Amino acid sequence: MSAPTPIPTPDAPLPRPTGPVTLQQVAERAGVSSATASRALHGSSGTRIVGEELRRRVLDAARELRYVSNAPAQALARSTTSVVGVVVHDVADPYFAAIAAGAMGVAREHGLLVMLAATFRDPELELDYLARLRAQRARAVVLAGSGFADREFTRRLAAEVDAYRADGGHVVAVGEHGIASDTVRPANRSGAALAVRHLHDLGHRDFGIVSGPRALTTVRDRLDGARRQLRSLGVPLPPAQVIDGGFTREQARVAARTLLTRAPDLTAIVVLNDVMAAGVLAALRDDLGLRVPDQVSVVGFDDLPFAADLNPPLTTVRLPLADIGARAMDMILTGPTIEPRTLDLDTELILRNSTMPPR
Amino acid sequence: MSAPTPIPTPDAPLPRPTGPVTLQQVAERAGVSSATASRALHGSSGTRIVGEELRRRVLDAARELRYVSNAPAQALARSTTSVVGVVVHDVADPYFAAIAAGAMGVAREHGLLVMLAATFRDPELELDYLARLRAQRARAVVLAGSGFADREFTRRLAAEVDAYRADGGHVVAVGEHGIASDTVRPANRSGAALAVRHLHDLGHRDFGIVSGPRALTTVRDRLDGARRQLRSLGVPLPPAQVIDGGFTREQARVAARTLLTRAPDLTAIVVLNDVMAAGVLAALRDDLGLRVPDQVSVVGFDDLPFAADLNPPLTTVRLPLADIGARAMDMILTGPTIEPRTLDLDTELILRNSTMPPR
DNA sequence: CTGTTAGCGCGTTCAT
DNA sequence: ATGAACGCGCTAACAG
Repeated sequence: MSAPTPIPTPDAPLPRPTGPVTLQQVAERAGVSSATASRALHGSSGTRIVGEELRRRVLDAARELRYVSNAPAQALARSTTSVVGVVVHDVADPYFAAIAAGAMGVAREHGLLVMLAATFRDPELELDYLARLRAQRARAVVLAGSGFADREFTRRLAAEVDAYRADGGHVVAVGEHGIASDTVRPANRSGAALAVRHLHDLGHRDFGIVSGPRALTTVRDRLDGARRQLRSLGVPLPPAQVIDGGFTREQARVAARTLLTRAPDLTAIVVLNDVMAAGVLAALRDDLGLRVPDQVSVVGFDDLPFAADLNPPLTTVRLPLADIGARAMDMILTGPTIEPRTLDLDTELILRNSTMPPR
Repeated sequence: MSAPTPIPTPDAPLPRPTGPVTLQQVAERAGVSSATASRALHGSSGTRIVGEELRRRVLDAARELRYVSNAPAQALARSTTSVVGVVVHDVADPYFAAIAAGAMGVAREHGLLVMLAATFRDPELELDYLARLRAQRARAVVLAGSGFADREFTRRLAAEVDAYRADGGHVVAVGEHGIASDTVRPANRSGAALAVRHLHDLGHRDFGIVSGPRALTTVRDRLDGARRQLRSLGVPLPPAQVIDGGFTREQARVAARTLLTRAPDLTAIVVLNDVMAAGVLAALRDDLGLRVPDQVSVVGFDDLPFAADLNPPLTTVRLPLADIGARAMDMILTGPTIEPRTLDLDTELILRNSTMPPR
């Protein structure tokens, strides 16, 4: 600043090797103060308090310079950002892809940028990302992955969430996470019950369940829903007929083989998600030579886009995935309320061709 | 600051209503200057120049206060961030979900946060997001959506990319975008040729193609690859036998019906992606009552996870989707080079059960 | 309506 | 090895 600035050519062409264009440069080019430039570009608070003429000059200068504001600087000054975080287990999983898509749709309607974090089911990573999102001053975060049924982890999660809240952050959870927060709650229990009831109505009395890691609250809820319904129907469910399918197609395929080996008389299988159902169908059809639904009926969960294309088309419990994401984002936008809100999203049984009465 | 501060209790407990904890507060609690606190927490440049004792005190204070640095402030001071952008057409599309997952995997290995933007195939939105990512000072962005074959758009894209580069940004493209940049190039042309050759080897001579919006370079390349191969094989392809399937399952289903109406003698169909192939299979099987592969052979493209579960299992051209994303992110990490680099990723024909010799 | 002046929280010289 | 002081780019008071 003390060095004599080179004589500025009036109406100098675009500055060159200066790195990112700053508001200051836009202001100079427009011949106004940076404050005015700022106001012209962002309308400050309330009314548009910049004169028509100056306003135009600023806008022109900004366009000519291809100016975009420095978001970090803006965030620092305003102490707020327009980014939200969405944390999922795995984007490649259609279940999360659908939720994320729903969330991103409304995010963009409101000019929000989303940071997507995938934990690959590692609780440690979830905590980690939450902290980083807090560091980023993300306005809010959607915890879209399943919760973990683990005391110690839940305690740490709550602590991190509290810290985030103390900083003005807002978190909305999808499903049970053991923390008090706005939450969008898919009807996992009643959905599973729906599946069981359908099969029971068809006449099935010998059930198998392909489950997932018990540590996930989603699994726990669905399993619990199925169990309760079975019990209230007076149908026994031997422990050997509940098997962990690992929440992946391949593991579920193996699990299904094991299940059928242990209980060859099974006539109905409830699979706790569609991804695994694909594996189960493959096992039944290609590994075991069992016809579905003639010999074994199968019901899935989620109604992922490919469910209708499976062989046979899968009867499954539909979850409004995109809605879950969208509603979660809505809750973010309507800001944190005094009391945590809960939105229950219902399931629907989609009848296709993987179920029929037992022989 | 002029008001007499309340007598501070020595070793005061955690400060309460102060909003986010600042480095300054950590420093005070540790009894050091903010400079030292900063160095202790980030090892500054070069050697770790903080004394063991002070270092410990700072780290303890930070932990007790649950301090996380203010990323925007850090970004402003360092004028660099650890966020990268990934722009796709639609996360719910398994093709993009897979690419994004691949990219996110390596991003996290390197401590990068990713901002995911979905354009829903709106070129305008692509430009928009690019500018916003530039504003965010994202280190780099992966343009993962297909390019658009449109002169005017390409010009504007190039301008935006140039501006981003001038700001120190780095862009890597997946596929052809008409801009000079590092690019990961899936073998769309030769992949489509592979599909055609396979069908031709089987004895097919009457082809149909379910294509997509011509404006997408991905479509253009795949279509071109198929056409060339057909031509070099001396097999005619009447214009009526190339139909736009809109890149969605439902539109493709409709398109397939139309196609078969126009050309009932078709024995082989090349579908330019697996999502559409699912629709084509449904049309053939459920709407038209045609058996695949007995009456009509079908080859898809991408080898999405569900391809093996379709009815019948889909023979398709595999693209290493996760790799595409991962390698793109790698290119970001190895920084921009003098000359733009190009990485060609090859396809592979995956034989399943949707093809056989014509009757 | 517009310009001036202070920070926002952090990294980074430059002294010490 | 540590601290003081300045600046990153922008918004928000506060004057005119």
